[in-house]
Amino acid sequence: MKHTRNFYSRDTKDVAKELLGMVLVHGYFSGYITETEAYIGTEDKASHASWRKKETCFPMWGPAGFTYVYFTYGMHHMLNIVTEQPELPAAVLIRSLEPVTGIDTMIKNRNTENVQNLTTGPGKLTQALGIDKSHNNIDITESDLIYITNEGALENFGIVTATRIGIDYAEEHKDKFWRYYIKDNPFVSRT
DNA sequence: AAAAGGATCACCT
DNA sequence: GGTGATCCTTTTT
Repeated sequence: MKHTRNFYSRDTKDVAKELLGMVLVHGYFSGYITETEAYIGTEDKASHASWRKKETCFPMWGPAGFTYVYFTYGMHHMLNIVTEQPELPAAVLIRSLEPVTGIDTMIKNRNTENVQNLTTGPGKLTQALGIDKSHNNIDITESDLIYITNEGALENFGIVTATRIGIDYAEEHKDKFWRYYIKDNPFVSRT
């Protein structure tokens, strides 16, 4: 079943870890979540909430269980799930998936037949699943278009804790071990 | 090693 | 209203 808002309204690192192995669904696309990162509060200089204007990253300041999709590097969308209470802006970045359904269309969207190259990176998976800014601020506890479920989820896997990627500017927060991925799963962006 | 390319922001005029 | 710098990346050299 889909997670309730209570599931997402908790400590971001716990949510990030527990989302591993869960099934992300978008239309007829679905995949196991294999890699996540936590972004927590205005003190975390890697988080948009610390340096972007509130109205630009407003979903992070709202209730948990909503998407926050943004665009960067002139070509990539990133998919985040908002966590914690509204007063605390925080989110989990979905970094990698293991494709389950809709693989034929993912191959078209990504223009590669290498299944291990379809969704193993935050920009790759949004391209493969056709996620863009129109998917910003959607309530995934209510939506039937995009949601996360534990039905058919992976079980009995190890979790590796690591530092986050691509945030060298984040000063004292750049070495936080806030990235999580499934041990021995080949569908992760980096090990 | 670096280009690709759009959105955003701080700062200027 | 314009400029320059930056970015939670990917791809190709």
